[in-house]
Amino acid sequence: MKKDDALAALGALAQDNRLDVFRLLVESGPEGLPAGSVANALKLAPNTLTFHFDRLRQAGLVTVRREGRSMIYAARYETMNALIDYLTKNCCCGVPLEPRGPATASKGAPAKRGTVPA
Amino acid sequence: MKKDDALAALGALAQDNRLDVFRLLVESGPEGLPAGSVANALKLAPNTLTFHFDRLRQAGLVTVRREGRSMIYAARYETMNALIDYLTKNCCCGVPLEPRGPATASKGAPAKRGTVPA
DNA sequence: TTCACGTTTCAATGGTAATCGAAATATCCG
DNA sequence: CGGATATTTCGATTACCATTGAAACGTGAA
Repeated sequence: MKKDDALAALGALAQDNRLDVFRLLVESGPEGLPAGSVANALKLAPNTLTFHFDRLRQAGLVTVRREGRSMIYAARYETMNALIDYLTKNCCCGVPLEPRGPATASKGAPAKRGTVPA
Repeated sequence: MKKDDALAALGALAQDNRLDVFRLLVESGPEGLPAGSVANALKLAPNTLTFHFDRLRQAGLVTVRREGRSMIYAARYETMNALIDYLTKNCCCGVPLEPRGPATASKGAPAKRGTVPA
């Protein structure tokens, strides 16, 4: 996962209602849920929900398929796992990975993996 | 970690410059970096950087201490680990596409996240 | 004290996000 | 076809976000 993808996923999850939506979809399993069920469960206006679904979909966190008159949204675990992987590798425990330009800032010994300062 | 804390951390990381700042601090280890070094490394105006530091600090992702006339910012690995833990437990099925049954990711049983599909 | 340096605060700006009401689209059923 | 259901699109509104320039603050040195 690249940085832009991680940013998109982070941004998509960094919102109260969207995090609720995604968690509900995760709980509901790969089969997903119709938009109406999500709207009902979370008490969200249908148009507002469409807005949030759109953002989740653009971030690759959900998929959608039509089933009759319903739109079935389902969580995409693969993207979530990729995000967690990205955060673990790049933002966690001081593990330097890929260089980000002329970083003149790194001095001294980098933190050891697994050690969490108080 | 509670949902509001996760939202704060997600929101703090869901921004290009802030993600760079945090990654730089993570790489720099527990000792941290003076604000000026970060500003110089990432080519950010000092007041803009203060704004981003503030958001990272409110999310509990960085700490700050004074050292002479410099403010030293350091990553707080503990919060990052808590965020990853939250995402793993609440938003991640871990083992997608099981033969049958809904997700077991709501609460209680922590999902294993060892193998990440591409 | 006076000055320079590093950082923060303040006020203002343009841009985008989240939500709402109303209308439109798509599907199924009679 | 015409009506009912499910969801999306459109337009407008309100609020927050990221950035900027100028000024203020805190600290160390002369």
